Amino acid sequence: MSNKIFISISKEYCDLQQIYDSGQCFTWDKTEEGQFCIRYKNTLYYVSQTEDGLSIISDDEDTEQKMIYYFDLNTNYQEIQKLADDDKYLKTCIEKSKGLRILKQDLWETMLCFLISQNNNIPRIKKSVGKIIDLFDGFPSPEQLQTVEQLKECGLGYRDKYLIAAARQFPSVQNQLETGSYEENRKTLMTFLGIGPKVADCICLFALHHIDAFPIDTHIKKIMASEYPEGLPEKYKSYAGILQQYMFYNDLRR
DNA sequence: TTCCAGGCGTATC
DNA sequence: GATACGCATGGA
Repeated sequence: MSNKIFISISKEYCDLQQIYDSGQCFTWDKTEEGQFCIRYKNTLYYVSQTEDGLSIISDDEDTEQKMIYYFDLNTNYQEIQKLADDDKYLKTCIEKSKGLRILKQDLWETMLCFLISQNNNIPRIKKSVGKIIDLFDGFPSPEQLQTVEQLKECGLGYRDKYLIAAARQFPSVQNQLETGSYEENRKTLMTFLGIGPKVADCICLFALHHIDAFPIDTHIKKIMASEYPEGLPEKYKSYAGILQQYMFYNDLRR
């Protein structure tokens, strides 16, 4: 661990604890000192937060650029939050989660995590992903994943076969996914065994950064029924993924 | 014991 | 296209 860098960003606009609790990343660990250990493309970044920035230690020589990208620090979330100024419900959500950001996570790693997420809960998803990382000393490459037997100890239940099938299919569509539009990528992802509309949208949002993707899970379904029975307002559509995350976080915290 | 979790595949109509 | 049902697992 050689490199130590500092990125200046107010905690108000990038809150690691909020992101940690937001259900978009399942591989962060938190140390007793409150430091976050972040795994991105199988490299570890130890991140400490102060009121005015992030101190990051890693052996990656390109830590600063990678973390600016990963945390999407060139996007102005305050501007997007203003969209909700006349929306009492969403405004209340945002007040409690201003520091959330949509991470730009690794595509393959994110696919594995969200294949596991279906009909599952966040602590159990984290546990299963952690077991995979222990077993393979990091996320396995598609080539390393061959049989369901390899995953038996990871507590995946019936989802183990989805990961194996994905490992076989992924290399043939990786390029296409990294350059495609939201609509194209959503369709492509849904050809994978175990990926339906919701998981496809999570991958589109949390890895491919299609911020108009709007994953509808049990929480969001409930929120839509009670807060937006007429559907999501049109002005939200281009940023639906980000706004969805404020609602989801707020519902989780209750 | 039953219910639930960042749902999806399959069968059936 | 819509709806009903089963599904591994573990915590509440």
